[in-house]
Amino acid sequence: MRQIKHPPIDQVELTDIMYALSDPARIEIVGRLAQAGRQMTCGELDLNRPKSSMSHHFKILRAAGIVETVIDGKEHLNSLRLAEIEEKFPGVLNAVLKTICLSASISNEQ
Amino acid sequence: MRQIKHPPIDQVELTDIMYALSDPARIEIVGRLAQAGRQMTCGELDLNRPKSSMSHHFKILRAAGIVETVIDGKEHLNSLRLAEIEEKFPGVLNAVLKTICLSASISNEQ
DNA sequence: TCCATAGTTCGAATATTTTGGAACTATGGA
DNA sequence: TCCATAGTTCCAAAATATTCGAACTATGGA
Repeated sequence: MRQIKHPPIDQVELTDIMYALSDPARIEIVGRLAQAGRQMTCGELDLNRPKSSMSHHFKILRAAGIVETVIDGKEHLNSLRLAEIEEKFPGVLNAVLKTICLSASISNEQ
Repeated sequence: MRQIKHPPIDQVELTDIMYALSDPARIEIVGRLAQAGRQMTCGELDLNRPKSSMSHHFKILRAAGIVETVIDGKEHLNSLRLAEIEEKFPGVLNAVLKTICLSASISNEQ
């Protein structure tokens, strides 16, 4: 496993995104990433659940095109695919982020 | 059964909304209501599925605070709770509606 | 009053998700 | 080379969701 695969944004469906964001654990991961505004490891984003459960949630966030993970040594660095999602589904993720963390600093606000 | 009960908007969670919109059938119902811009009966919103299946989807949309249903004679008139959702989760539903039906005419656009 | 219409509720079958332990992979450091 | 760390994958159990037929409720019209 060299790098983790992510779906091209154009094959992500809106329902995938809605589904990924319908779970409190996943919403929290996304909120924390947005608030941090930087890459974070899975460890930093830990929610007191077993690693296999966390891994499952990251997998769904990746499949929904929301989170991008790059391998760096023995850590996995996660970030939000903000720009791509904004282009394909304008306003959707931004509005969600505003709701879950008012302090989220997203570049392209209206 | 006199009138159908709906949750007050302040006890609707964002995850409820995301969940409700993670199903293609439900997204379609919402999109059609938005596009029509008027109340529609369940019959009009039929998606070629058994009535009990449709009823299930309407129930979830109501529980998520997205759809409001009032009984009128033997019909149930459905509409979107646009203003309430916009107030509680600004931009979220509007952005989704823009994605699923570009022609949706929502009042408070940015 | 009887019937058709419009939907809901119930219940069971099926399908999908979630959870978490255990085993695995990859990396970096001692 | 050996070990600890960071995650993933695999698997099975438990929980949730979906589907849809059948029975039910309410209304309005004949």
